[in-house]
Amino acid sequence: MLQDGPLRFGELRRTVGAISERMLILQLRELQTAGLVHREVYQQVPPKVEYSLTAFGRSLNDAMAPLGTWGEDNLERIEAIPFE
Amino acid sequence: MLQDGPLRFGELRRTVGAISERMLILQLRELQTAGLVHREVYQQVPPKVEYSLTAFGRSLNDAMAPLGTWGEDNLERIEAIPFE
DNA sequence: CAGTATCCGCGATGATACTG
DNA sequence: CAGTATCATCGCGGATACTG
Repeated sequence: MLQDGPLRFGELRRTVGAISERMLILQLRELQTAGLVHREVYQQVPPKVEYSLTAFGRSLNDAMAPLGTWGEDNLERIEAIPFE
Repeated sequence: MLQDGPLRFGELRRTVGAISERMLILQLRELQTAGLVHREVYQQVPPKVEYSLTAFGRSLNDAMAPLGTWGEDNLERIEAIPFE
C-alpha cells in the first residue's frame, strides 16, 4: 500500500516504480479529471507540484483496501499463475 | 452483482451483456487457468458446459464486494466523469 | 523539477465464418 | 449449444527528445 500524504511528482514516480513518466502523467490527469486526485501547484523555482487524494479518492481507496489485502494474502498463488 | 450459481455459456453471455463471444471465451479460459473458475463439461447432446467459481474465485469475489458497493453508491458521480 | 511532443510497434479486440 | 480460426484495425503505451 502507498502512503497517503501529498507526494511530489518525482516522489510518486519513484514510489510507484514500474511506470513511465508519460503514463504516470496521463494517469494522474485522468484521476484528476475523475475527481479522485487533487493537484496542488506551488509557484516557485524549481517547480513543485503535490498530488493527494480527494475525499472521493480516499473513499475509493478504502473500498479497494480489501482487494489489496486479498492480493497480499494470496501473493504466492497469484505469482504461480502462468502467463498464457 | 452477478448470481453465484453455475451458469451455462449462453446464460453467462446473456447475463454479462456487452461482451463478444470470443472475448468471453478468452476471459473464461484465463480465469480457469488462474484457478478462479471451474469448468464442468456434461457429455451430452446438445453440448452443455457449466461455469462456476472455485473457492479461490469466491474469495476474490468477496474481496471485490466492497468495491462493487462503492461503485453502486457512487454511480451518479462516476457516470458524470467525462470521456477524455 | 515537472512536465510536453512526436513517432511508432504490437497486442488486445472486433468482425466474420466455420465446426463437433 | 459451445465453441474455434483467421484476418484486420486501432489505440495503448514505450522510447526518445525537448521545454518553462
